[in-house]
Amino acid sequence: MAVGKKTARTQEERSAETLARIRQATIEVLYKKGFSRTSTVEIAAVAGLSRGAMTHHFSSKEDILIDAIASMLDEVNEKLFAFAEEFARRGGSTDEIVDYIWQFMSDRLFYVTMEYLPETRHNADFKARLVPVVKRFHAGLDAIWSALARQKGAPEDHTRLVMNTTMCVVRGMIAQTILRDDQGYYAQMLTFWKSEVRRLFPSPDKPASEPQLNVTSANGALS
Amino acid sequence: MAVGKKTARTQEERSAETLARIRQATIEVLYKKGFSRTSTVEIAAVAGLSRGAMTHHFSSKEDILIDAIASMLDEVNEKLFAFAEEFARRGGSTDEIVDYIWQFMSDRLFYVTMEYLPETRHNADFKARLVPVVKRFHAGLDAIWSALARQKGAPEDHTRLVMNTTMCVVRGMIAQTILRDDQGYYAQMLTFWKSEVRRLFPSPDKPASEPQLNVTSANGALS
DNA sequence: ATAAACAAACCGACTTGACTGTTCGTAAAA
DNA sequence: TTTTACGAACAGTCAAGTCGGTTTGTTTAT
Repeated sequence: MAVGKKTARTQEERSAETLARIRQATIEVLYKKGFSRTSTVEIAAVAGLSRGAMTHHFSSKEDILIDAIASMLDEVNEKLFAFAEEFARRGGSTDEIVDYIWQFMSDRLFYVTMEYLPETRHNADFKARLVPVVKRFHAGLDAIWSALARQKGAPEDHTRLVMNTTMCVVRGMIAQTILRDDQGYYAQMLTFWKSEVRRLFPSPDKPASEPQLNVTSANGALS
Repeated sequence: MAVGKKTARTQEERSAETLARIRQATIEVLYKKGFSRTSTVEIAAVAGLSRGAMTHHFSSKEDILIDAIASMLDEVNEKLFAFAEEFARRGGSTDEIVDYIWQFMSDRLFYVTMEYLPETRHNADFKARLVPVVKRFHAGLDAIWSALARQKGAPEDHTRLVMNTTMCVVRGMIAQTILRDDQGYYAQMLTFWKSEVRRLFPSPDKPASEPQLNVTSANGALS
């Protein structure tokens, strides 16, 4: 029976691996099948274990979802912190930030968010357990905004305002992608928004009082 | 000529009234209970009739939803057209438009949208039947954008871009209201955005300090 | 060191409840 | 009467939670 079996894992390892598989499977099912179609049966199938095993680790479906979502957001959070740090050290452009936001939001995050977001409107317990998680996520975002503010020498509150608006623009765009399939539409809007952000964060060496400079740099900007 | 109340209605009247009640109840349940909690049992209860009666008018739950959503969007559409016309005649401000968008989007529309939007990602038939409805809705929006463009003497494509971005900002903000309860946050963002739009539509008599960007030519090569 | 005792991880079946679609039957209008 | 609007009960499905049992890893006594 020990043929091809994995080397003996410790209970803790076994548990951690299984939990990770469940979390990953949950997000995957949530993304691919949607909230109402996310069943514990399917999560178990994707995770490659029995439903009974899941009940050992989680006492309810809601527990599984909360855990998976928290895990997902924390994971993104770590990447955000890493990006912020590297961005500040390197001295990146605002265009880059907008692109980065669009990228990680489009890559599942906001689609998954749109799956569980409505649930929080109708499930007070679910919402209460999610709010602290989301607050941690916002803290991660603020880290980037602060890094940007320091680098550009812009006031923090102004930076936060502009960047939070950027987040909203991206959220709205991604929501629209579901029923409006028009690549050019989003590309154009993203370009427009990047030029707006650029203008709102004028480079110290290149004052933005000259609008032509902005337009020119918009065309020739690195991307 | 049945002018009376419940007495002596014609079949067509009876049917139309019932359909209207079902539509209204569907949107209400969708808004208050959420997509996954929207059952035909509850819709029937709210509409004040039996489930069997609904099956006479609709052959499936999906039919009910599609019909109700289409009805809701068409209703908003009519109001949008009316607003656009009155706005053009009167000569309103861009601030007013932003406020109006925020208002009708916050007032149920986008919350309801967020309920059924994920479903369209996982139900091809549902999506196919919804796309034309949404396109009509977009046409209604374009009517306002055109009215604004004419009034401000701005290019139509530029106007559409800015206003569609406005829609995205508002969508993103409303999505965020679900998990972030911070009235000041949204008020500030809305104020900021209004100032942005104001700047992007300089009054002809009082030119803005910065000419508008030629955004449409800046993104011609995008995918 | 090894085997028994224990605990954790895992599995499969059962129970309950809710929901959709269907199939009748009844009342109102044409 | 015929058609249309409406109602009540039924049947099939499916998902969540529960529970007894099995396997795997850990501890302890000898």
